[in-house]
Amino acid sequence: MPELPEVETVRRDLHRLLRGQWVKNVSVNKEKMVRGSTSLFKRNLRGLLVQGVKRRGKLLIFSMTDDKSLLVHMKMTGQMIYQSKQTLVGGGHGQPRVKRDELPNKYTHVVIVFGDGARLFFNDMRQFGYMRLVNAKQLEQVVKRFGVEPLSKAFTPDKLRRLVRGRKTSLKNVLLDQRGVAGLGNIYVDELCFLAGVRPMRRADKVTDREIVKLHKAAINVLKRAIAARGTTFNSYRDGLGGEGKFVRMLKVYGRSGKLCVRCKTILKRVKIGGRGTVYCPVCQK
DNA sequence: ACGAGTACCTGTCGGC
DNA sequence: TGCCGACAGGTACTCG
Ligand SMILES: [Zn+2]
Repeated sequence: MPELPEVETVRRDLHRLLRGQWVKNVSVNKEKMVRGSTSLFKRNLRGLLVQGVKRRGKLLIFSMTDDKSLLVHMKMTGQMIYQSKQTLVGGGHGQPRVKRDELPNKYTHVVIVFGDGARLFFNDMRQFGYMRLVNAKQLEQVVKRFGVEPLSKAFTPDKLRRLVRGRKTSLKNVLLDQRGVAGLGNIYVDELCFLAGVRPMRRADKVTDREIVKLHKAAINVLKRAIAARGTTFNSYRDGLGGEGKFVRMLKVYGRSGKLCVRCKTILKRVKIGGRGTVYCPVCQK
């Protein structure tokens, strides 16, 4: 589910809402969603203050006091949803006008309660995600495995050129590899390949310098616009307040196989690359 | 070292 | 209706 724009949207929401809050209580309904000992996790997290919320690639990082960090990966269907103590959107006279989604629900695996009574729900239908509490040294070990942040100055056409050099796998596989560029996923790789006019199944080391420049520009462009739209809600993605992202309206190829190309009206094709569904325009992309 | 394939879960959708 | 297979935003592992 969440790729860089979605995780960044959640990060911004939660940073604003949780900075300065302290953890009053932690409940874990499904132990496998917490890496390591659940009892240690609860005991060590309780009492810490949230100093800020950061992100590396698709990994959410809550910077806590005591040199600890709470790592959260939402994988495909994870959600991190905040609710203040007074949560009902009221009609003003008892009954809430809008029936909001009830939390916790059957996919809520961890609930963190803060000092002011606000709650943070970690939901994950497919249970691929995880939470992990680490110290400074462990954080460094985790973070150093990620490649360049695509919205940082370090991400240049030259950097991308070096990443495809000598790679016999597909361009798509290189772009999805988090050790190279951190944060791209299936949606935005398909989208940026369309914007750049390059087929994602092309052998990475056969992509030309001109195309590299276009891919680099398209990556930055699509990620920035997706963040501005608060991400893509295709199915389960929700922002830090349970709201939906609006970028699905802007998608040119992802989820549109069999439909007409927005640029040339050709029928979009679907193939599999590295086990991932992939959509492209056979005319606009070379 | 690299690249390909599979496992981890639960749900939805389309075909018969 | 029901059953069955394919598919879903991501990694982490194994094998050759
Ligand atoms: Zn086209």
